[in-house]
Amino acid sequence: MLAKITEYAIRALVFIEIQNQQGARPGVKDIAREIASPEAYTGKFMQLLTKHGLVRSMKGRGGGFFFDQNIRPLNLQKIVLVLEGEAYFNKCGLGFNGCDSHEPCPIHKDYIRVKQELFDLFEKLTIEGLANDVKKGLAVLKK
Amino acid sequence: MLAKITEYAIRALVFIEIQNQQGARPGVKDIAREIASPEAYTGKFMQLLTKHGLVRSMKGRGGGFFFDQNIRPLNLQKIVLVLEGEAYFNKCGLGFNGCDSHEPCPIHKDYIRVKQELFDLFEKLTIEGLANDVKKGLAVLKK
DNA sequence: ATAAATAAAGATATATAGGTCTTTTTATAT
DNA sequence: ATATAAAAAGACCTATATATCTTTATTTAT
Ligand code: SF4
Ligand code: SF4
Repeated sequence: MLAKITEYAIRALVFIEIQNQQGARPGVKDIAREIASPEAYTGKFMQLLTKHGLVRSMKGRGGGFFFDQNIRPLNLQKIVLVLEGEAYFNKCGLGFNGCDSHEPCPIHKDYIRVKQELFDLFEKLTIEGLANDVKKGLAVLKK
Repeated sequence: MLAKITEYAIRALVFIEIQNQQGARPGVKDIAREIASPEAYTGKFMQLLTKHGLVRSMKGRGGGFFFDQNIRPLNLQKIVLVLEGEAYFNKCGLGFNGCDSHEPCPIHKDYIRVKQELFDLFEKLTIEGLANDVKKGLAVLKK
């Protein structure tokens, strides 16, 4: 449903949000530990998130990751778009090329509805909101 | 959303259903042409479908693929289960190992709902039904 | 029986996703 | 200024999904 890298990214960003609220800027090591992701790989995908402006980073002693305030609200849609490409929301169903409703694939009618709900959901869910759930103990970042 | 092989499989089976209803047993070549899939690869995944009992085959002159009547109704759930594994329906959200609602990941609450709808949809959609849509011109198998 | 048609099997190739390791650059505390 | 801590960059490695090609086994028409 979501690529592994996207799963990691969401959890990482939620953790950063929580830490930021407490005035801390977690580094790659902290993140990897907290979300149970491979450390080296964590560096790689954090680099990607930074390059795409989803989060910011500071090198050097005392550095780490943090949010630029003007990216808010940071919803999952933005993250999925960067990591999975817009094909995730456009291309669907049976994988035709030029998908339109004029010559739909056999599953179009019902499928498009579920797809739309997922789209709406990813728009509604924000890193800030998810972080709140975790802080309130309603959700966890690793198992 | 669905692996490419699953997309191919669904379209192939819908085509076979239509042909069967007209008393024909299409072969790999016909299928590949009709659903716009690579011919050699089509042989491979048809082999897989046959091995898992989703469809039957006859070798030799006049052979081809056809349905055993006692697999009906053949819904998409069965197909997805074979090709993507049951993880497709179980494992979800942020990819935790032991997923339960006691210690949910941050997106659990809303995500599980969409997931369930998809599950229900795949149960409702059958090869027979989809074939009907195609026959009525409400859907097409390739573009 | 033989030839033709066809799926099955298996070996191989290619692309993409996922992951690791090493080196370089940058920032800051001292 | 220097040492240290941290992210960035880039070269690799590995596994999986996707795809192709060649050969073999099976069925049926003749
Ligand atoms: S569901 Fe609709 S948009 Fe998606 S592949 Fe099928 S026809 Fe195209
Ligand atoms: S949505 Fe629920 S079941 Fe799915 S990964 Fe999150 S906690 Fe687990």
